[in-house]
Amino acid sequence: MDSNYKNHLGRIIKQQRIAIPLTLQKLAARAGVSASHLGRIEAGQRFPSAHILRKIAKPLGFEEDELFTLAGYLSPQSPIIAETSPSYSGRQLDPYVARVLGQEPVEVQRAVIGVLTILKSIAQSLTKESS
Amino acid sequence: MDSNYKNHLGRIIKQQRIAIPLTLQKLAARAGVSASHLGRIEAGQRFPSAHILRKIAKPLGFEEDELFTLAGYLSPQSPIIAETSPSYSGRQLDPYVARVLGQEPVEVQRAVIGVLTILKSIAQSLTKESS
DNA sequence: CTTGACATTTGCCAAATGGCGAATTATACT
DNA sequence: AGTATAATTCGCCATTTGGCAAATGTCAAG
Repeated sequence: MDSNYKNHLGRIIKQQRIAIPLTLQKLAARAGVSASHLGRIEAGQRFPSAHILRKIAKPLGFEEDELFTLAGYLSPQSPIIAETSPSYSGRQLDPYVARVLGQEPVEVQRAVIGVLTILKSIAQSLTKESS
Repeated sequence: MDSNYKNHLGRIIKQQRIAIPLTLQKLAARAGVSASHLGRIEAGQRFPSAHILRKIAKPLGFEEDELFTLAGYLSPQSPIIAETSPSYSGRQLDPYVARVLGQEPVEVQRAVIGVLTILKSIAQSLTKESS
């Protein structure tokens, strides 16, 4: 049904919920909103109002303003990023990505970028063949 | 009529608008919302959604998060995003990982952590079976 | 296979938001 | 004063949100 074009927020929320891990019901109970509504939000059928967003932020381990930014309610204003090491200017790392990945052990973090590298090389060879 | 109990937000908005000074119509034009709606908001008959709040913030000379806080959507004193908050649950992001990943577009970054999530759930189900 | 205890999704509803256009009110100009 | 013009408020309505309860799905134990 819903091979949703763009549902950033729903996916993010769901991922975060699963990662915790929580069921919809438990999250609903902790946040004080209905599980059915949360389900629809994750599915992209509803868009959470600011009130709902505020309620589910902490149970999901988000800062309120973080979630608001992800929802597009606030514009991403501070250049955030993986500052624990100022030196690496890199472009910009998405704060959400930084946050999720930062919770993993370093080996896992490196493994992840290893996978990324592999995928990129595969993609490259594919475009090569098709030329 | 409008001897409203407490209409914090409406009064603040109106005051700010008058101080600029702007008419409802001009503010409406600049913010891209209807003047009638803004009028009701100032009168406390409607409460602005996050979308509306976001649109009127800058035309009124507010910072977005400032208005959100005034509206009660964000808890006060909430610092903007992660940067300043050292009390981050979990560890920190490996600088190398941050640099490499930071060079990718945000969609790719998110896709990567999506893959991570999938792998984790697979791993979990595997350990479950073998137990 | 069936049962029972969960979780998730769906149907339906009340309440609220927000826009449009008309009515009303305020402001200015002669 | 009277009238033209701009600003605000009101009536109405489409759209959306979010809750409740029932339906459906999932999964382990009997």
